[in-house]
Amino acid sequence: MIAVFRKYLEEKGNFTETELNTITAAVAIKKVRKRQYLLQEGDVWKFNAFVTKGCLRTYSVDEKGIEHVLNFAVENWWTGDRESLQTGKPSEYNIDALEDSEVALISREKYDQLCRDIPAFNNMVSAILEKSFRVAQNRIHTFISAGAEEKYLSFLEKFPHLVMRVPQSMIASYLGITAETLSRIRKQLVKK
Amino acid sequence: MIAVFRKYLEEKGNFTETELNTITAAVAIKKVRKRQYLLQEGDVWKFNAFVTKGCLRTYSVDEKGIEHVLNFAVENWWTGDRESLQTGKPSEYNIDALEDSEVALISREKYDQLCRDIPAFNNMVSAILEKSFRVAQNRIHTFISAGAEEKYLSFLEKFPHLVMRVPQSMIASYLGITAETLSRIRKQLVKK
DNA sequence: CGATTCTTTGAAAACAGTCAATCTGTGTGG
DNA sequence: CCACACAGATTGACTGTTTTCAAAGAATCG
Repeated sequence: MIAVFRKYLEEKGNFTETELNTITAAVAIKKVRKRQYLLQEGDVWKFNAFVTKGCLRTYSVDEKGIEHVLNFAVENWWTGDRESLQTGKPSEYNIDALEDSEVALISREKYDQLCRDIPAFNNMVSAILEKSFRVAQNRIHTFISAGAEEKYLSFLEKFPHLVMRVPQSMIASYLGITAETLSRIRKQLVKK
Repeated sequence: MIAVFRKYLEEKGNFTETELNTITAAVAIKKVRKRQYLLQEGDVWKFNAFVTKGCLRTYSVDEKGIEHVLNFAVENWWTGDRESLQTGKPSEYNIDALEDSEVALISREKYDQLCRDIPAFNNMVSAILEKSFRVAQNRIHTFISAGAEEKYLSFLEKFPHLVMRVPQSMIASYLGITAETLSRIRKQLVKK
């Protein structure tokens, strides 16, 4: 499955054969079975994780025991907890697999080293971060401006492939609404 | 007011005197009077803007004419529209000044050049982006997990200086609630 | 199958939004 | 210095949306 990562690199950056080898040599492939944790609340996250197979979610659990899904990650997406990685503090999030999955892990040290040694890698990383930020801003914009139905429609547009793949209740959570509300919204939408 | 920017650079990165001069030479100071636009919807944004004085907001206007505040920016913060800057598409946002303000503008070209020529600048930029992303993620987390009151309290904690500085109605908008609701929440809070 | 997980539905309650009116403080021009 | 205008904040009554809780119905997997 490292091939998936290699292909991603070839598409995203301009790497020489040697560089590609250096980068892929820096990753450790890890299998994460369905329901298994990649990260648990309280642990310190020390990697960058690239998903080569499957689907994972990042979520927190509040005082009432309710789960709040912050992110999904499928093939060719990055995941992890940047907050914990950067600050060295225990994570407030859990990451677990919604399907049998596989991730490519790069330790912080190797990642930094790659950034220093391979300019193209550094550029790629910046571009990814930039994109991630813009995606986050757009998501915030829908939170401040859109109602529940509109948020769902926007989710459908942006992530049609996720709709069939993750439980509705988690999509609801991702949108900041309850599973019941989402169910009702879908019912309304069918009528049209 | 360029001194503010220079001081920021000295604190954030490890620059030589020459580098500092190169960077500060690349910026154009622009005054923006209260109520004046720095960016208008439909225009393409072509800069990175660092606020040296005053306070600005980024907002959109929906079909009903309601304004939605995406961001505030005061001294030592960056602002602009990364989406428009990156894609070259017309911006969906307006940025205007809430007070008489001053910003340091760096064009995309000069910015890229600085990134290429001065590694320390590139590093600083990455760090800022990284931080911005984390802030955005945290904001998303409060949107999916917190009610109106909790969101306001969290705003108070994170931006106590902004509370006295920007109209309540805009804070409400930033939190994704109406001005009336915020007013009632504040009334409730006083009782405690 | 049988067990588990996920979704749907209903009714009541909590929450937030809307609209219109009033109040408050600030600044301006006469 | 006052009166007035204006923007922002507050309040009340009402409407609408979303949550909550509980139960029943699919769907999925071993």
